[in-house]
Amino acid sequence: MRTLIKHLLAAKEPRAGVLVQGWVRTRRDAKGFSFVEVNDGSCLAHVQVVVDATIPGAEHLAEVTTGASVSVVGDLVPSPAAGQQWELRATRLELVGPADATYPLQKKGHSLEFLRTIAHLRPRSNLFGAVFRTRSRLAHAVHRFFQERDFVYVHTPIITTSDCEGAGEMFRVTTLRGDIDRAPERDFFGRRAYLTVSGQLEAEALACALSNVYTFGPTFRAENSNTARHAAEFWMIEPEMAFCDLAADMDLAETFIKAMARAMWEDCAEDLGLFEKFVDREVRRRLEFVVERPFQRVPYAEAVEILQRAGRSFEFPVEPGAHLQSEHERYLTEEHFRAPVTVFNYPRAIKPFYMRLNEDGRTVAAMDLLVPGIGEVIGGSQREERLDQLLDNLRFHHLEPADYAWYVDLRRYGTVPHAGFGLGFERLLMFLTGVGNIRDVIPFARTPGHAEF
RNA sequence: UCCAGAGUAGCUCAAUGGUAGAGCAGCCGGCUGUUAACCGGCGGGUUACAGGUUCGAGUCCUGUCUCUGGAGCCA
Repeated sequence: MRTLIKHLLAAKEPRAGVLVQGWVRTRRDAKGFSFVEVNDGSCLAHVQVVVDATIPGAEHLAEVTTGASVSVVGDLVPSPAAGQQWELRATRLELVGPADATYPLQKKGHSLEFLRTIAHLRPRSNLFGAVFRTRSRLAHAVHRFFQERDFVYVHTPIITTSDCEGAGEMFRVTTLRGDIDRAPERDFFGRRAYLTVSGQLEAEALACALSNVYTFGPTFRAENSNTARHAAEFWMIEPEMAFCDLAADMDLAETFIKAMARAMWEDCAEDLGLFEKFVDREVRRRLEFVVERPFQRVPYAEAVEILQRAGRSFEFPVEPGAHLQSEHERYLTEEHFRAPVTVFNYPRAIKPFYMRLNEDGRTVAAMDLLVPGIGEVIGGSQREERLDQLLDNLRFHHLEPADYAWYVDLRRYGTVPHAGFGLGFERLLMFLTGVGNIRDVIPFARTPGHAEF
């Protein structure tokens, strides 16, 4: 039976007759035998396989090159040389699949740009193996966080017919041919359909029945955004809580970020070492910062005053009532507070219709959680639960109430105060690993002009 | 979409307007319980594409394409 290398290297004592299967990273030949480094993706480390030229299968050693797949039976023994605790003394070698000289991954380092052009092979590099293992473990940590707190994992639709969620350009889904706008009633769903840009509205419906829920699934934006932080297809995490106000929402967001930083620390220790060494020397310090520093909270109006008093010129001037620019957000968290900051109570006009109007009639119960190095990682709000006020909000934003009939219904029948937030899983990964480009935390990224894999 | 920068060997990069080079990878040989092994040799190019200036263009100009960084939109 196959033993994964992560388990093999954690062995406390020698083991005879183990089976290792994986991909060759490099081979070094010596007189009468060879060293073959094998990696199976179970961990960052390779196992050094010592292949004597006389064992069965050794006649194929010339083809055991970087990239080839092999199956090795051997004995795990202490390594007599420095560099590794254990090595596998092979008794039988099988070349499963050769990789000829055209195999594009070399032993030396490659640029991230080049690796993106071979997205199907880059998981075999140290960096991308580490990124995708981390992605898996953090996805698990997300579920663990909410499940431990009795949140119900809900699956909101990927295909939606509501084209007015206000979260960005949408991808059209259709089975029509030719002019798809001529007779949308003849389309598959009897109307225009799109890929979802957010599961929030549906999550609110489920929260108003199951109390605390969360979504964690794919989301799509057809924006022509060409930046290191945007993808057309990404995964979003959206908790929604009934009988909950903005303060409790902010509490949860801060607890969540701290928990994710701790999960990175505890569950991804080996890969974190690689990120720290080759990707971002500050990444470990940033995790400490998030886990240990108390989070700050500041109302939007006060944040604007802080920025105006900052005594420095921003590329974009600070305008009361306008969106905070990324440089403003980063100043607040990195320089002024030197801590993660939650900004709340934003002007009504710059936030969506579903956010709850505050008593002042000018601001809404919205919050953004800002962290150093990234800026906003979480955006959330208390939702408008008052029927009349929600209808007023729709009018205020020039939206048609009829388009939101079922959503408005939630306020008509047993409405409750409720709140939630959303965050992009990939942005979280970028923050926790230090990887600077969203295209490098997604195995096969979709960005404008790119879906070739 | 806007602004800036960059496209040279399979990869990473050099090359005052004057004969396109190195390291790595590959191939051949050597050495060695090796550690992104090491040593010697060999092959490897329509300098992104199209036009222009010039005696002469990888280098200067124009256009196109692609990529990267920043911005906007946002998560």
